[in-house]
Amino acid sequence: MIDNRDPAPGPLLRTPLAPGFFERDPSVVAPELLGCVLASTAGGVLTAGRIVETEAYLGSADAGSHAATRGITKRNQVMYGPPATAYVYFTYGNHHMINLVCLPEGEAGAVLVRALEPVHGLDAMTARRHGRPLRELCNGPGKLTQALGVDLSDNGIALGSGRLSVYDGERPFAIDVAVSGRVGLSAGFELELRYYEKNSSFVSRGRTGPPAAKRATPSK
DNA sequence: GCGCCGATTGGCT
DNA sequence: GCCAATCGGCGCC
Repeated sequence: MIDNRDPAPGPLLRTPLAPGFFERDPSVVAPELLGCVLASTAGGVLTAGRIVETEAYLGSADAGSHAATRGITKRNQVMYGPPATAYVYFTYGNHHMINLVCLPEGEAGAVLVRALEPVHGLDAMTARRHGRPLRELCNGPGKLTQALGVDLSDNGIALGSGRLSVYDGERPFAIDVAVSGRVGLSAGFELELRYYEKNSSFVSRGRTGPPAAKRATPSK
């Protein structure tokens, strides 16, 4: 097995993805992003990881998307903007999620990056993640943004600007791609738009399918 | 203006 | 496996 955790930026950070890569449907882009490398220079430190799990979020036809019914709002406007842009939002009072905007400007769509295999800047990631073990540095959407130092100040940042970049992956090496429902949704969970590297131990743990049944709430 | 709830996580049973 | 934490966005009065 290849050790991707180079002490210095190596071949994995060689070729940035062309903007045209993102100018397509999120359901096409999401599986192709597996094996590519997401890199951040937050805080002047280079941190990067191989993408091992993604989810596609579509436009108004997708009940699980932030672009489902509301139209353009202050939060989701970046989803409607130019492709190859980071859409970062804050949720659950604690966590940031990073999406990569797809489709031409004016059409809403994005790919949520859900998990990375750390490949560079492990010390910085470990410090930001309070000493957690390697496997738990980036195995979830809120964890990887913390490890990469990504927050709301990255919302709307163009990929390749120096702050955030996505590099071509290990192709021609084949990646075993698995598909499932998306994690954590209360609507749109029936769509199979989650893609992950089947053998990777760095994918998130997370609930797919309908929300767990709620106990009856005492009325009064 | 008010209240509910989330594209989650981490700690505890 | 279950559940609290935590706060901005969004729906609705």
